[in-house]
This record gives sequence, structure tokens and C-alpha cells, in this order.
Amino acid sequence: MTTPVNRRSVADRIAHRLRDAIVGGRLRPGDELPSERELAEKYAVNRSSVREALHRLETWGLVHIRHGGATRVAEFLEASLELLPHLVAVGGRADPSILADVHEIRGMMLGWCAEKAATMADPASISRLEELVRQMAEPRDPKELQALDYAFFQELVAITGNRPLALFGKVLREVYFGAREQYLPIYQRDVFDLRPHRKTVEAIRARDAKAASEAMREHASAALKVLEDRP
Amino acid sequence: MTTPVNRRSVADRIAHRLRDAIVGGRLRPGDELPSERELAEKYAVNRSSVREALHRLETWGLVHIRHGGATRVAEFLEASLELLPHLVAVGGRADPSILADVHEIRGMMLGWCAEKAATMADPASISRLEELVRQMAEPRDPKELQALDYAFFQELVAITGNRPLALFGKVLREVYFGAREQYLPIYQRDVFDLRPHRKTVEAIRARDAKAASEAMREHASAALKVLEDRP
DNA sequence: GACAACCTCCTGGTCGGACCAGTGTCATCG
DNA sequence: CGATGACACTGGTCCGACCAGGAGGTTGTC
Repeated sequence: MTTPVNRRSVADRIAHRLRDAIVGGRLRPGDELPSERELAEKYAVNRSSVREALHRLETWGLVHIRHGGATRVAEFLEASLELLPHLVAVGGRADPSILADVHEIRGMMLGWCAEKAATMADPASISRLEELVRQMAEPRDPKELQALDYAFFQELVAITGNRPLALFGKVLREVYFGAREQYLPIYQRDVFDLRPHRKTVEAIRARDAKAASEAMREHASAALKVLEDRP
Repeated sequence: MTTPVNRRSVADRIAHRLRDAIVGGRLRPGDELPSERELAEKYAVNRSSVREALHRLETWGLVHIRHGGATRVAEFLEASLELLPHLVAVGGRADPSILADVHEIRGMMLGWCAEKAATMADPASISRLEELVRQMAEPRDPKELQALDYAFFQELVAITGNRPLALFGKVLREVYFGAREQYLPIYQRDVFDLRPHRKTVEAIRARDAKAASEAMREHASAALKVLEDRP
């Protein structure tokens, strides 16, 4: 189910229904949406709520609203990054390659951040990384491991001090936690290998940028393999 | 001026005014915004329009709206990527490091894409890269060189076939062209060095992933140095 | 018949005013 | 002193009216 919570606002509910219709292909790019008044009647809500929902879709890059004209489904190529989590959450099953793509991006960032972290990390950050690895050694379940792995990633990004990169990381986070089940195979007890993380932290402590980067790339490519083997 | 067009909707105008207030620092993270009713009175518009504006700010990640409680300014770390171009354009002068940060991200992507491209590129793509380098050898002005350099970047990303990464690239593009003047020092005739690009294309043609990556990283770090030397 | 101006009906945009639904505060009561 | 509940906020939803831009048919002219 793509609607975990029912306490969402009316506008949110409608926005997500329409989103699913668009991302799921029932509404195709170029199609006209019903008018706000029609949608309001159809969903038995007020037009204001429909308007709010439509504006949300617009900021997601899913529709174009034109004063005087009909509201149309946008081309996906124009989609904004905001949409990515939704694309993965809804369309992930239909097109699993996008999951791997996102994971690949995370791998790229991991490698790069580890390299920088080896020269920039302060003792406190390194301790936090070590603490995370310690917790990852005894995970309660794959979900917790996944969360810790992301925290590790986030800490590495934070060490680089690159704030825009942290924003990129946040998008990845939304993708991950929007489609977390699909990434779970990576985090099964008999599959997940913690050694690269250990190596990375050791390398960072030893200021060995190359080794740190290598270790993280190793982790990423192993995880990617798991993802590709279990479609 | 940050308001080029006056034909924007009322909600848009208000959203942009509030955005500027937040990004500009007049409203700090944690601060309470006035209530919707107060804002409506202050700006002499209807509460619906204010609500629409506030929801836009929320999807940008700039505020948190809580039913029953006050609307507060969010932490910048939570801001959406959509906002990044504006952050750079407005905050770039006050905090030039963010320009370098963005450039660094581009460098990371360049290195990674070049590496992948060396194993994946088809002849047509390689030809396009060569053509771009040829054009870059005789630029009419720095601006054209900048545009070609971005096109080169985009082509590399396209070769990897990673569509989400292309979306990330699109965000970088918006940042670049929103603050293009600030990046121009890199593209001065006596500064810009085309050799890394040549090397990259050669390495890709030779299927030498490591060399391709190295060359692009060389270009990125050289450009970064220019950026840091001319604040 | 070709073409332009116009009219009309559709669309989304704004309005204001009512009421519902969560939150925080503060006086009151045990 | 602490729990409780009334109250005065906050945002959320609704209604119904009107404004304003766009598209297509109609009419009038040439």
C-alpha cells in the first residue's frame, strides 16, 4: 500500500491518488485532467482541496496548470527531482532498474565522501562512524540495518561539509525510505557484509583516502549485485 | 531583482517574498511565522492565497506547518533541492563556499561518469564528445565555453544511462545558469585548460576507465582552484 | 469564400466568510 | 502542588460568489 497513514489531509490524499494514476500510467503525459470542479465532485471534497492537491502535483512536476486552459499531465522528462521518490515508490516494481540506478548514485557519493572524509574527518565524527559500525554488527532486523547504513552514509556526507551534497543525500533518503522494502534484500543477515564499513572507518582513521574510497566502492558494488540478482 | 515577472499569481508573489525573507536570513530557522490570517491582512490578500503560498514553502522544505500550532521556519538542511539554485544565486555572494560545493559535486559526477563511460560509451556518443571538444577549442566567449562544458558533462551523464543521475545533473544545470557569472572565471581564455577533456575522450575511446576518471578529476580540481582563488 | 472581430462558455484564480479540528495556555479545582 | 478543563489561539475544510485567461463557434465584413 502506498498510503501508510490515514491522517493525511484531504488534499494530500487526492494528490497521492492522482500521482499514482499518473506515475502508474493510467493518465499519460499530455492528457487533460478533469476540471477542478469535476474532481471536487468526483472525490466529494471542496474545490479548494482539489486545488491544493493539484498545486502539489505541479510542484512535483507532474502536471502543468494553465490559467484558462485545462490542466495537463506533464512530460516525465521534465520531472523534477522531487518526483524521484514517487517514481521509485510507485513505479519501482514496473521498472526495477531505477532502483539500481539510485543505488549506484549512492555508491558514487559513498566513494567520494569516504575519500574526502579521510582527509577531513575530526575525531568526533570518526567516533560516530565507529559507533554506527558497532551497532550495525548486531542489528535487530534488516530494517534497522538499513537505517544504520543510511546514517553511516549521512555522517560521511556531513564530514565533507558539502551542504548541497547533503541535500542530494536527502533526496536519496526519501527514495530509500519510500521504497525501503525493495532494498531490503541487501540487508539480510546472511547477505550483508560489514567488512567494507570497518575498512572504511579504519582507513579514515589512518588518513588513507584511497583505501577508504576503495572500501566504500566495494560495499556499493556488492550491494548492487544483490539488487540485480533478486529482481 | 528577484521578481522578473509581475504576472505571477498572488500566491506565487507571497511565496517568493517569504522565501527571500527566509533565505536572506530575516526569518531564522525555528522562528514562528505570523498566522495565516495575519499574513492575509498584512499582504491584503485572501487567506486562501496565503495558504497556497505557505504550502509552496512547505514543499520547498522551508517551513513546517502543523495543524493547531504555529508555522515555523525549517532548518536549511531540510530544504528541497528545488531551492538550491536560488540558494546559490542569493546566498552565493554572502557565502561563496556554496559555489565551490556545487562545483565539487559536479567534479564528483564527472569523474564517476567518465569512468563508467569508458566501458559503456558507444561510438556515436564518443563522436559527440569529440565534437564538443572541437567546439571548445575555439570558443567565441567564456559563456559559450561554459555552455559547451556543461553539454560535455551532460553527454557523459547520458552515456551512463542513469536516469536519476540525469535529474541530479539537471539541478546542477539550474544552479549553473542561475549563477553563471560567478562561475565565469573558470572559463577565461587564459585560464581554461582543455587538455583534461581531450585526455578523457581519448581514454574513453581506449576503454581506459581509470585514465578517463583521472582526467576529469584533474579538470574539476583545477577549476575548483580557480574558483577558490578568485572569491 | 476568406478572414478577422466578437461572443460565449469553458478553464483556473481570487475572494470572504463560515465552521471544524488540533494545540497551547491558564485559571480552576481537587 | 498537580491534574483538569475551558478558552483562545493555530491550521484544515467547506461554501458560494465573482474575476480573469483561453478556446471555439458565430457573425460580420471584405
